Formats: sequence, C-alpha cells, structure tokens
Amino acid sequence: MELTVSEENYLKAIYHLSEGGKKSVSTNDIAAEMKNKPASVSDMLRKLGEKEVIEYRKYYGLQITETGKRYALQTIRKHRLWEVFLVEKLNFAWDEVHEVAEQLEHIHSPLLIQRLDAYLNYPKFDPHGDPIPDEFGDVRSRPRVQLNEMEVNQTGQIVAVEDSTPAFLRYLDKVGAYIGARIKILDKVEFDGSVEILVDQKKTIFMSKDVACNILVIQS
Amino acid sequence: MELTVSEENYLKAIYHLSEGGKKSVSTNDIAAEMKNKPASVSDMLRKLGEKEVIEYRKYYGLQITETGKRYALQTIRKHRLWEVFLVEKLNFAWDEVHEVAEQLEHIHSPLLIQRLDAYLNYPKFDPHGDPIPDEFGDVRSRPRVQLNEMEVNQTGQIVAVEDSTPAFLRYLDKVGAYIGARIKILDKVEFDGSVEILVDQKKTIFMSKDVACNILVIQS
DNA sequence: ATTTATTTTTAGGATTGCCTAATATATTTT
DNA sequence: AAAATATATTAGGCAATCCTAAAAATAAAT
Repeated sequence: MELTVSEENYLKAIYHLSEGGKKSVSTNDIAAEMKNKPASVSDMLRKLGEKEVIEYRKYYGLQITETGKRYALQTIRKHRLWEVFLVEKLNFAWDEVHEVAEQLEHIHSPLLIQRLDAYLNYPKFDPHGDPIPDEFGDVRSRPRVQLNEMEVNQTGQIVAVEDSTPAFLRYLDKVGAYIGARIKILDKVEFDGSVEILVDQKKTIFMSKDVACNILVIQS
Repeated sequence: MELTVSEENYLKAIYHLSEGGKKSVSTNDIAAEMKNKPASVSDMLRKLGEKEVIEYRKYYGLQITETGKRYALQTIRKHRLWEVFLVEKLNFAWDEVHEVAEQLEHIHSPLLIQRLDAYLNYPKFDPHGDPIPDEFGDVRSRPRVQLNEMEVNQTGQIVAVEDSTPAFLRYLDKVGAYIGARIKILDKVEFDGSVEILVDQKKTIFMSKDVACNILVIQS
C-alpha cells in the first residue's frame, strides 16, 4: 500500500507523539504538531483508520498499529539517513538539514535508500544523535552513559536523569542543562571528578561528580 | 514564484518539445509526453499562461517565455545533477536513474543543489551525455567529434551524421547505429582507420573510416 | 447534577489536478 | 466552399487536502 506525502507526515507525527511518553495522543496535539487545524486532523484520522495504520475510535482516541509503526519508522529512517548525507557529504550544519530532509524523506525508492545507507557506511545515528532504524524498522538505541563517565572532548545529548527530585530538576533548569541539550566535555578534574561542559555550543557550566553521575547522555 | 510539481513537469515537457526542433508544440504532443489527456493539458496551459511562464493563445498555440525557460532549465539542471549523483556515488546503472531523478528534481533547496554540484565536482554532463545547465541556465554543449577521432575505450552517444544521403542512413539503420545510440570504441585499426564499436552495451559492429568520419558523437 | 468550557467531529467550501463527454475551432478533403 | 476530420477547449465531476463555522461529545466546575 502506498501512502501519500500527507499521510506519511501525519503518521510520523503520530508516531513521535506516541513515543514521546504521553499516554494518549489527542487531535489537538496532532494539529499543533502538523501546524494545521483540528478539523483537518479528524479527516485524516478517519482515512488513516481505514488504511489500518492506526486504530481509531472517534471522540475516544487512537493507537498506532504495528503496520503503522513500520511505515512511520521507514519514513524516519529515510529522514535520518538523508540528514547524515547532508551533514557528512554536503557539509550542511546540523541545524540546516531538517527542512531539506523533510522533503527528501518522501522520495520513493527502496534501492535508493539501500544504496544511500551503504554509501554512508550504515550509520546508526543521525547528526542529532537520534538512532536510525534499520530496514526492518528495528531501532538499536545507543547505550546511555552517565555524564561523569565521559572523557574530555566527547559530545552527546542529555536524554534523561537518574535523580528526578524537584530540587535536582530545579538545579538543572537553573544551570541550563535540560533534557535534549547537546553537550561537550570541556574539562574534567581528576581529583574530585567534577566536569566543565559546553551546552548547545554556547554556555559553559561546571558541575560536581554528584550531579554529573545523575545525568544520562547519549554519545554522538 | 513557486511552481507546483505538476507545473514543473509540464514546463519541462514543453521545454523539451520546443527544443526538439519542432516549429510548434501541440496540446496533443504535451498530453502524449505527460501521459495524460488533452483536456487536462488545456487546463494547465491556461494556468501556466496566467503565471507567465508560457505565452498562450487558445486554439492557436503557445511559446515558452524567458522566465519559463529559466524554470525549466532549473528543473533539468537538478534532474541531471541527481543522475550524476546516483550513477557516480550510489552506483546506479545509467538506465535505472530516471525514475528516481524524476522525484529528486522537485526538491526545493537552492543550497542543496549548490552543494551537490560542488560535491560532484561541477559536472558538465549527465550519465546520458546530456549537458547540465549552470545555475543561470546556461548550457554549454560538448563539442561533437567525428567517430573516427575517438580512441579505444572512449564512450559517447551518436548525435548526428554529416552525410545524410538515404544510402548512408539506410546503412546505419541496418547495422544499428541510430541517432541516440550509446557507443564505446572497442578497437581501432591503425592501418586503415576502421573501428570496432559496441552499441548500447549489446551489439558489436565494424565500420570503415569512411563511415566513421561521417558519424558525430558527443563523448561522455 | 447541571451548567460551562473544552475537545472533537461533521458540514460545506476552496484549490489542485486529473477525468469523460460535449462543444468549439481549425484543417483537410472532395 | 461545403462537408468531413482532426484538434483543442469548456463543462461538469471526482479525489485529496486544506479551511471555517456549526454541532456533538466529553470533561471540568460549580
């Protein structure tokens, strides 16, 4: 079955919202994500339901099906492979690639993606550190490491914290070490294990080992 | 002004038909080229006329404008650059690239094309030997050479003949050396200047120097 | 529990791009 | 030049995808 560009985009949005940890995905959420109106979303949900890539009961909610996940992951795979191409081969900056990859991800050609994958040497992560699903839709997440285990000059993205007490989160917020931040280890003090890190290529912050070992990072 | 994918395709078809040496381009010609119905073409011609990429007088005919040419050449440029990419970087065979390039040519991103061009080392010809317009739409055609001037292992495409007497054309037809054929020089006899060539990667033919010097080839 | 507010869906409309069938124009034949 | 043929255009319809406005369902508040 062939999905239209629009259907692919909706399905991708639904997949991301589903994985985003939220219990259920609302029509309004999707509308916000897709930057169009809830009425249009209702239309599309009915269609996606008919195509059985989601299970949809109106006024109640929806769930992405296994088939739907496969389609979504296929699109995500293409998006991320193209991002790698743009950054590694065409020297795009990692924040310039999204819009173009949004277009490239809809090119239909299994052979193209297979060859592109090989050409890029089967990358497992895109320039943002997000994992690239394989051709069967399997995602092997990179193991998350504690920030204090990283070495000087290594880079990564903060993905979670091990201590989620309000006090700790407030502290992180204050220093600017939010979930999703891209970081680089600038210096590490052997004596007490404290580290100096660069956040989003702008802000430098210091933190003790006690703090660092509660921050989980995916390296890139 | 942004053209839709469909408009870009029509304009490309119109450009090709215009350049194809025909005095005027008919609605039916376009319909045949685009594989849809004349009625749809009329619709589109009106729209392209309003956008001033063609000059259109109904029941009379049409002419592509300078603006229209620029758009068409831009699309052709993208198509051919992607073909080079597919063949040179992703190891596509030269006859597998068309369908994918048809899709890729509609990606909108000046930066992407600029970078791709640089990455491919500013190629001047696509894998079929067709010239790639530069970013201003200028096409520099490769000089045509007589077949007998080519060396062993060089490849090219037959584009014209210098002797167009019926006898000569009948002969070419018989041996299978038609206009558009892709050829490769397999062997060259120094003594009499006769050559052995491979046509379309299938058929081997021999020809005397007298014949070869009347065949014009664009090298690739 | 009834009212109020929010969320979601339906109804109906616009645009793009295609179609078929009918009509209009141009060309060719006699 | 009139009739026959070929070509081109319009009229009206259909599907996709968006929209606004109105209606329906659900959730929240008193």
